[in-house]
Amino acid sequence: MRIVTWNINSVRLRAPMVVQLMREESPDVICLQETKTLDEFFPHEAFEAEGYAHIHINGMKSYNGVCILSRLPFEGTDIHSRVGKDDCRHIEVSLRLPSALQTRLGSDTLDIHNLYIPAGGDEPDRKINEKFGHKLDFIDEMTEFFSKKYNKKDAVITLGDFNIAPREHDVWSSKQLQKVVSHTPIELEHLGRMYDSIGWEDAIRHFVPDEEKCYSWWSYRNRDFRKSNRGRRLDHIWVTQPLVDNLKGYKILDSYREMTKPSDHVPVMIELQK
DNA sequence: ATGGTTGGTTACCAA
Repeated sequence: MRIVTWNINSVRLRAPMVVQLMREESPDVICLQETKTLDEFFPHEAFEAEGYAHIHINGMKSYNGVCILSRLPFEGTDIHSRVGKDDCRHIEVSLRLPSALQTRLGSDTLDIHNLYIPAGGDEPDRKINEKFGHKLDFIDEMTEFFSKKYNKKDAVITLGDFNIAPREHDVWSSKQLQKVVSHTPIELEHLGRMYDSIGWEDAIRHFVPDEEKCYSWWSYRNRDFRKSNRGRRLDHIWVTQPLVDNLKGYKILDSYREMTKPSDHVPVMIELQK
């Protein structure tokens, strides 16, 4: 069972790339962020034609927007307001699992939370930058949400564009990014509390050693992202402990960054034993 | 220190 997260940076512009991903990797579930469109303009026909009949979307004009495209039916769906805003950053689905996975997990369903955590602006100080405060508050609200809703034996995945590269080798230079929003100690502290809330496991670092550089995003402001390779790992897939033993593999599809008119983020995928 | 690029708008904002 394959599950993908991808900040698509306009789903209307890049729907053909999503279709390509469907054909090349055959994921069961694709979670997108920054769809940047109202639901009425969402290109669902293109995805339904590829066999993704189950689509949960929450979009707005111009900004943010998240969706979940699935070959497996949903048992339930939800849309969450965060920090008192209806700004389309958190949706949830509950999937009915293949029967073998049901047996191993002791659960009929799997909950998936798709997040687009606020980027947080440029200045890492909430006293002078509201956006940074919004980011920290969003993360704190997620920590409380997960702690209240779940316990450590539930089968849950949270994924998305977290806009934070938490580990030393999730950025090209930890030293040079100490004061750059996405890698500041204060953000790492808040995200660390979310990580501890229900004992999450970082499914990518489960496979990639901590001392190995690992990125999912490269700025548009570099002439040649391969040559400069100043990347950051902003996109994450976290799983609860019951799922850890069922992790089969992962892929970071960095070739999608080389396409014509790419997103600045690439798809990140995990595979669970069916 | 500064600027570099992109997408959605339709004048700049957010990333």
